[in-house]
Amino acid sequence: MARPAEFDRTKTLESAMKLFWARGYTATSLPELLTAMGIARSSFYASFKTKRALFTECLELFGDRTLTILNEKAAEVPARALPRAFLEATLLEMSQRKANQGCMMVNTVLELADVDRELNQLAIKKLGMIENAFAQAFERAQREGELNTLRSAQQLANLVMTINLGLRVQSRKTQNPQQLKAMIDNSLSTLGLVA
Amino acid sequence: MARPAEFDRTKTLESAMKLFWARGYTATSLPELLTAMGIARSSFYASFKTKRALFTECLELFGDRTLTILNEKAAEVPARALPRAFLEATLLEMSQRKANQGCMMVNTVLELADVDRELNQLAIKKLGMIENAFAQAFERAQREGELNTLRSAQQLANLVMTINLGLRVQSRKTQNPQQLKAMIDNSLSTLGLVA
DNA sequence: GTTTTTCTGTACTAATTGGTACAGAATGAA
DNA sequence: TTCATTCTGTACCAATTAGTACAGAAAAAC
Repeated sequence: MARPAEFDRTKTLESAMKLFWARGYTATSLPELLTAMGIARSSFYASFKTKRALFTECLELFGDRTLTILNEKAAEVPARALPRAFLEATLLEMSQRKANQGCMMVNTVLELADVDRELNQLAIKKLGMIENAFAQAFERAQREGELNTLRSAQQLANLVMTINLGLRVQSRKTQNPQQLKAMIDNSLSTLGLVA
Repeated sequence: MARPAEFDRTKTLESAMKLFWARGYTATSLPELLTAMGIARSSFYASFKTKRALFTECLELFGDRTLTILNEKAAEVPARALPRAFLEATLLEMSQRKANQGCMMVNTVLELADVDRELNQLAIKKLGMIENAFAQAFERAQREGELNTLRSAQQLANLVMTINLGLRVQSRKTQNPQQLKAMIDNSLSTLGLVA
């Protein structure tokens, strides 16, 4: 009968994600969200239950998107080149503004660790999925003899994650893309010695 | 004439720092602070101007204390052993509760980067002082021939910081101490190849 | 044009936010 | 005891918080 046209839910979710990503959960107010999403208060509560529920949706979206990038790169390059491919894709091949926002999961872990256990656990789970994807890529490469076995695939993946996490923090305090590039090279050349 | 006895300002500041460290700036409310500090509202505003001013004091305190630990270790051990000494002192030789709170400067950078530029800059400055202390130790060791010069002292210090920052995030993702110890070893053995 | 649904906009709520004002108790030196 | 001072406790403020209620405009299928 009438008006099935909901507003573009995906697009508004995307806008919300960008804002949460930049400002975190607590510091983002509802009026700010509504302005960014371009919808009315009532529509918001009709479509996204609560602010907290919206945040989990955004976190899921961000995590899945990150994982997609990683999987795409894993299909394109050999495992030994995966860390660099991933870091450059997410830290350099992006608007500087986005790169400076770091990783939403990392931001969330540090903001909510002692504030909201459930949201924190979700962020940790998503980070775990990234680490697992690295581990799987390394494991296969080791089985196929394309990667040395000085370290287990799991250890290697954990090491890559530590560097990755460190660079996310660096990216949040450094405005300069060249410096960031230098830091990536600096870390990866070290990693190259064991991988 | 009368009652010079102020409450122990240092002790209340310490309590406030612990709370901010665990829960961040925005999520810590004034009533929470007052309870933790054990003082009345009026005393609070008389002694510490505003919540924001208190936070900067806490951040300064935390930064200075961290720098002190680093300098003490730098006087005790050779430069090549400094990263391990620092990481173990701040991540392992502590109550697990404290270790899980990560580093207050790092937490602040991620929480306030796009929220409060001034507080963010203070945290960045304090992190810079840590990095400088590492760089100075490495520089002297290189001059005295106790450290190879494959990388500049500055590069080395930056690399140590990236790993340090990464481990702070790891420590905030509820980990048992053994896992954390393994991660430290994992990162440092890699670093050992270039330092 | 009628009907059915989705949206907007405004007006609320109750609770909480950081910050101020002030009366009076506690304190200790003169 | 007197008196200056530092506390505590309570009452307040205006602004903001997340969330609810509802009237009515917009839109599309019939």
